[in-house]
Amino acid sequence: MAEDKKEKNKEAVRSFQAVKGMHDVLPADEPYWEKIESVVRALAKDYGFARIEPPVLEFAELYNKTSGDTSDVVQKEMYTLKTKGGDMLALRPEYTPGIARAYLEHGMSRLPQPQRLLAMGRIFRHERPQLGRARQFTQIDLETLGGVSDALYDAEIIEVMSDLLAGLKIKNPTLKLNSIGCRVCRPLYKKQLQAYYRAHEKDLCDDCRVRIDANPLRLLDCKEPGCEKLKEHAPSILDKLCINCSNHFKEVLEYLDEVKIPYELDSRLVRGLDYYSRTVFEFYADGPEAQIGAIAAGGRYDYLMETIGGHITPAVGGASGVERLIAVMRAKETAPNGAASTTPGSKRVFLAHAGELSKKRCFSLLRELRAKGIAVTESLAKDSLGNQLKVADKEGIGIALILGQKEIYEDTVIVRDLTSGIQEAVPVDRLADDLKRRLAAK
RNA sequence: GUGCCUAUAGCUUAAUGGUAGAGCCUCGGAUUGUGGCUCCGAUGAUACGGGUUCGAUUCCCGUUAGGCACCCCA
Repeated sequence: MAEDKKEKNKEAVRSFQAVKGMHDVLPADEPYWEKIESVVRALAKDYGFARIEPPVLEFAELYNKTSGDTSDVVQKEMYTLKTKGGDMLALRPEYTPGIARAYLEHGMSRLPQPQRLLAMGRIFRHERPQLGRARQFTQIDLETLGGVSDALYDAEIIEVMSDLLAGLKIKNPTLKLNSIGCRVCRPLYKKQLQAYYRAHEKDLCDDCRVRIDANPLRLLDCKEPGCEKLKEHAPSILDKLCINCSNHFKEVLEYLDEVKIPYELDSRLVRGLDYYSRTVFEFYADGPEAQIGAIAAGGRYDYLMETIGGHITPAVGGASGVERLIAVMRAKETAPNGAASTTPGSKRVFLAHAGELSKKRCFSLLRELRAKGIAVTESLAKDSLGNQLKVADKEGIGIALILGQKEIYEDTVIVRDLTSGIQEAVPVDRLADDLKRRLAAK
């Protein structure tokens, strides 16, 4: 019988495992989330990014049209579902198209331009989980939409991302920068690149032979020794930019110099989404944590609105992965202060009863103290006073209150300083003020 | 999506083709109104399914999950 029950429990636990790549955010992670949220909120306020939160589900077609029919994110990694009404929907694999859609749908082009928007929420990609890579994850997304295609805004997005990392004490990140040109210069460059690689096709790896036609820009990203060698003499996009793109990129660099943000030019940097034009960037953590992958990335996408029925609308954006930021913070031990609980133990008091008869009065006293703004916890379900105080000690609480029959008759409460071990009886009507004074001193 | 590696209690781990051992944590106790230290006790594990075997946690296969390298990406 007992055996059967055990088996049943096992069975139940097994069937309710978390879905692959979907992770619980546990109380122990909370300080990191709180820290990130507060830094993001402060930056949004300082730079004037307003919060927008588009839905998690959109028509799948929105992403096909924008992120791209050739991108892995859409082709291989998007969660799609068919509704009972027959609509094809997708769990958002990124923020940008949804925000662009909202911008058009709500006529935000009639508001002062550009619109600076901020979103923070869950993103879904069906890929093989790894460290810093899950199927559900969280992005902080910044978008500057509308106005003119001014390099100032490219630099600003990069600047905010840089501030975000600095605010989280992620020091010396590497910023990689590139420009992938526009409709005018990119096709020309692609042709030159293809021509160059066709001439050396026999020295390429199998993947790269496919890439020549499928995604020539990716040829520059291959790590096979043979292909690596060919890269050295491959034409660089930075030499092939048209005059407008070249000037735009130069200005981005000048703005970054102006605010002293260091960067590395990387003419091999190509982004996996179809809609990018001109500036693209990626931030990597310093040291071994670079393996976690880009911790923030983005670029300009002046043509995106046009593909979903709007006019050409200059826009630039960037996103950062919250779980990756946390992974880096953990690895670098830049842990935020404070324990798992919202209020650290030193700022809380603990109420213990001395004997069953005072439990009920304790329950109402908790309420009275909380109403006066005092954070108070308890372990009233335990019967012995010793065990209750043991809990207080484990939670790192500095002040314990003890209430027994004697105190109820006298209308007092024992206030015990758990650090010094000194205690005194305080009249109930003076209790809240007394505690506030003690807590302020902690 | 491809390849490789891993899987023992909530955590860290030991061991073995013959009944799985510890530390930490949790819970309880050491004159029932006083915590931290100490002592005692309790709970709790071979991820799941199949095969080989008299016998498998150990060997083999599959599944699941995690990690790594690709692909790609935040």
